[in-house]
Amino acid sequence: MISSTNKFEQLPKEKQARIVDASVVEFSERNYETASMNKVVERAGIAKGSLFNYFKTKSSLYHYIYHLAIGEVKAYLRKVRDETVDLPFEKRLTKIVDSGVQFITDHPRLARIYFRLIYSADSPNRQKIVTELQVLSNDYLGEIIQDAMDRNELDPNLDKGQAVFFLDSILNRFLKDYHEAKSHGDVDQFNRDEWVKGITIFFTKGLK
Amino acid sequence: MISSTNKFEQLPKEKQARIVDASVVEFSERNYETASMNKVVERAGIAKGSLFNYFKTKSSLYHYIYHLAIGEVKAYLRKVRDETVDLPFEKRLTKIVDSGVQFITDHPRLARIYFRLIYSADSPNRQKIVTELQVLSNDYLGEIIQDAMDRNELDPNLDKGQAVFFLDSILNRFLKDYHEAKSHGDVDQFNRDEWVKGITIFFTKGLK
DNA sequence: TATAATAATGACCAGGTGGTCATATTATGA
DNA sequence: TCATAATATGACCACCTGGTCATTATTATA
Repeated sequence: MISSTNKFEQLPKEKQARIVDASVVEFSERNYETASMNKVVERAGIAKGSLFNYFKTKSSLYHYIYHLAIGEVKAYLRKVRDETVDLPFEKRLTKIVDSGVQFITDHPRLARIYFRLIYSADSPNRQKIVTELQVLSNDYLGEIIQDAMDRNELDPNLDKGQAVFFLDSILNRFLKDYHEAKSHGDVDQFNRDEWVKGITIFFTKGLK
Repeated sequence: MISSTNKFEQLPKEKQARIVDASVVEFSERNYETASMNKVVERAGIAKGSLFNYFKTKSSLYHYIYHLAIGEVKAYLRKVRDETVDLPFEKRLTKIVDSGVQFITDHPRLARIYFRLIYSADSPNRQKIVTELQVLSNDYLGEIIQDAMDRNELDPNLDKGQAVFFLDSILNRFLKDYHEAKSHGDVDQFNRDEWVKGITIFFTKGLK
């Protein structure tokens, strides 16, 4: 079966990039329903008919773009997971938070799309996507926590599901607030190192 | 100065209620930008011109409605705070979570408006509102935590700001997930008592 | 170069939006 | 009862939306 992005992927890379960039800007600045295809074509410098030739619907363009964002997030997570397998839980957690901060710095717009997806309720297929991300997060943090339990760095009798939930809540909230502060220019209200330290201490002392 | 809701408040209570109900439904089901004034008047059974006579703009109607939601939330929080001043931190926390769950059960639509406000980025004056709520939460949870520190139930050397942040993150996330699960009908995935217990244990053992 | 195939274009469509305002209805008071 | 003031009404406005498609421009083939 031919995907709706097939025609798009035949395009010259430069044109693809223009369209992706324009879409990322639009979907990061407005939510799904208010994001405008007219604005996308305007910014990308192509005709409206062309865009609807590459992507049959607004929904399919959005699908393509948020997959891109999630893919990028996943890459960061995988990288930091693999680079820290041998570190103790505390150090590992620090690196994970750092990596999140780094992602936000490197890809603020993708981060915004990601947070929109998680926290707002208006994207198409929202429930399916959120469930997917939940599973991803569970697997990812679950692995980190399991490792720590195996090494007796965390109480081996922990309710792993709950521990993952707590960790996920705090990490996501911290990164979201950090992202928001950063995009409003007052990033200094977060002394990053202090917070990273605080989070790790909270969890190590807290669950031990 | 005469507020834009002045004319509205002169109306017969019954008519006010119809308009408030219709607005609450609309703003709970759609986000600010996609909520429709046409739908509101239709549901309330009044003419469009009338609604714009009572509220000069969509934004001022929204303002009125979310203040209502926040007011209700505050009332619940105040109540549980005052009723639990003498209880130990653990019991107190349990009651707070319970009260949140109760609010969601009693006012699911107001809860939705509240969560929309916190988690989505598209309401007018969003930044101001969110800052206000942040302050509210800081005062509220800050007081609870300070009490516990004073009684040596929590480590008196805690960074209170961080402790509040952690607590706020987890409480909000739990209630949001609970609310979502409930409105999708699969509330049973949350064994409420178990979670309430888990959260309190996590914090008491964690911060002590 | 002539022809066929492919890709790009933007005027156009139906349907929605927040908001307005001349007109119709109702309430008030003498 | 009649005149005046207050309120309710919905047709209407300009503007925007996602999406379409006949026409035009470009490219590939011969």
